[in-house]
Amino acid sequence: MGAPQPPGRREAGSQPDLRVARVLPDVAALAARAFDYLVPASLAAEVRVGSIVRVPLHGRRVRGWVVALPEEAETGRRLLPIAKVSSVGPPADVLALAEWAAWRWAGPVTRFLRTASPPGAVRELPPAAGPGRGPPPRRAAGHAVEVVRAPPAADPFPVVEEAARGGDALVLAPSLGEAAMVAARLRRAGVPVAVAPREWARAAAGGCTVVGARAAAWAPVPGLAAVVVIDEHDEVYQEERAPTWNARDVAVERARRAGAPCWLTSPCPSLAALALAGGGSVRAPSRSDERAGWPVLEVVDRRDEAPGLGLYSERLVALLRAATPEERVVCVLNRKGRAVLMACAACGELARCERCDGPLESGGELGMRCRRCGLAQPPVCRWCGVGRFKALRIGVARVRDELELLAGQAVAEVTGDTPPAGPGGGFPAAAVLVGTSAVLHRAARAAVVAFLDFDQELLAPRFRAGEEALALLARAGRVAGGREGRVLVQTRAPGHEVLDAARHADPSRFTVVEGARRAALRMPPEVALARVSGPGAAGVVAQLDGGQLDGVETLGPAGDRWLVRAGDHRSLCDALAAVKRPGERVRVEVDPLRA
DNA sequence: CGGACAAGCTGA
DNA sequence: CAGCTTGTCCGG
Repeated sequence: MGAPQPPGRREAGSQPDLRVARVLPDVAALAARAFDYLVPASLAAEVRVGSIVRVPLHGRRVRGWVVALPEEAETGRRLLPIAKVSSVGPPADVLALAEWAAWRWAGPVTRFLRTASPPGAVRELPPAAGPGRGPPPRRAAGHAVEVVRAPPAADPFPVVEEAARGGDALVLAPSLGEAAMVAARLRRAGVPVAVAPREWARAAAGGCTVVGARAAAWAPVPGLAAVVVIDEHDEVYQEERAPTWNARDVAVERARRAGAPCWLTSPCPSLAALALAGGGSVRAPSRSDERAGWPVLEVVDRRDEAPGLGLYSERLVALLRAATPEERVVCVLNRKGRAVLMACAACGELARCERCDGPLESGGELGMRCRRCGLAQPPVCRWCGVGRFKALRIGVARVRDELELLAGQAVAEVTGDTPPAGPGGGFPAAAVLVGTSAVLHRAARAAVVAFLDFDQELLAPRFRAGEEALALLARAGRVAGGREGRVLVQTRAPGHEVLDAARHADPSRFTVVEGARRAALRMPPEVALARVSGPGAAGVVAQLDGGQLDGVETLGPAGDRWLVRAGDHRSLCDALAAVKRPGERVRVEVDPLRA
């Protein structure tokens, strides 16, 4: 090509308003490659960094984000014009945060930009909701993150109010329902509020505190003055699919970048949160306040129980018999593994293998698979030909029958399909309920929460089992209403530090022991972990092993999964970012909850 | 991702 | 050899 004259270059005197925009198309296969476009003069006023645009790309129109407004184009080729500005998009600080998250969780930046974008097109922003008080003076470095420990029955709202008093805050709650309640209370207190993602435009306009669930970590908050994450230990803050970003970690980084204080509230602070707060910065309640907010813990040592009693100790039976609709008993039993048996939804016949007659489970290439011989087969009943099956929860169903006999009154099973207790109705009225730990999210209140087999939680083969077990006890404590209620735990490990912590209403009794154990085992938060799996995983691991990276080691494989371990996230994420992704699929989970 | 284009396959 | 499928390449 002769005499290259990049059309993107701005020359003195020639169309000074014809600018260049660098656009990141929302096309996964492009692996976050940005392209330069011309900004037509008619769109110049609307195009900003973050704007959501439609651009021609290879013969079609695709959505994308303006990620920069460079002085001149990167290439000498002829630039195409932006076709349309579809919507106001994430502000520049959120864009930068998305780039950081793409590094931190080894994922495509477009995934984060999608979460950060308004749910529908926003043509222009409404007027600001309030004066926009702007960020307060920065706090001393190193004290930006504070863990606020408050027992299960305590109300975290005062922390939210304290944060919102200092300026426009970002408040995250585990669910949209809880976020809506916090928002309503803030409004009653006279604080302008936007609920994300519904009121994205209102949030972007500024002058209000923004409240939402996980995705609200990406909401626009101009003049961010404080960040609060309620119940930071809750696993719902972490995205299950890769990239496995965690809203708590995003919120902490956001606060750091804004120079704003960040409060992480929890009855049982995660080791990750304690590490983020730098070890020392924990605001703990007085001993008596904390004690008042945890339930009375009763531990039944199953080793002392008469053999043959199974899951039903004398103490449990006594509580069951005393249960009334006002003084409910909620029994929790987490079954091992997944659905036990499948039965035809039409004729009720058990689904059995066409080769060996073994029981079928859902999964496999054709939809169902033999649990005994592994043969894949279609989900069609061999007896009546109907293709619909239901899972028989043999475990809980049988336990329900037996509890009913022992209690001498009706026992209702609560599953994920049971509507939550509340004005909607449909929640069982029985004095005794039984279900998996989902029952703790559905039942509003109970006098007693009984864990029939807590060893499944305490001794689960996962490095975070202890944290999860303590979180369950805290959850139970909330359902039981703190000191008003009691939590019964049947276990063969009554001396476990999780039970010790709950008994003394002092979660540090657990975190101190657990932290030392993690350090000894070289597990998070002492180190940073990632799990790599999928057909291309071996190639990725080979590159990491061959790269002579300081302090990065790979462990495995276990099945088709490897672990990558490094001293901290900087070396882990730098190493992962340097890997060339092979053609085959690779799943990278940074900070896996289960490893 | 999805359009463009080339190479490969098929049948009259 | 037209007309179709399948595979590979690449985007401003």
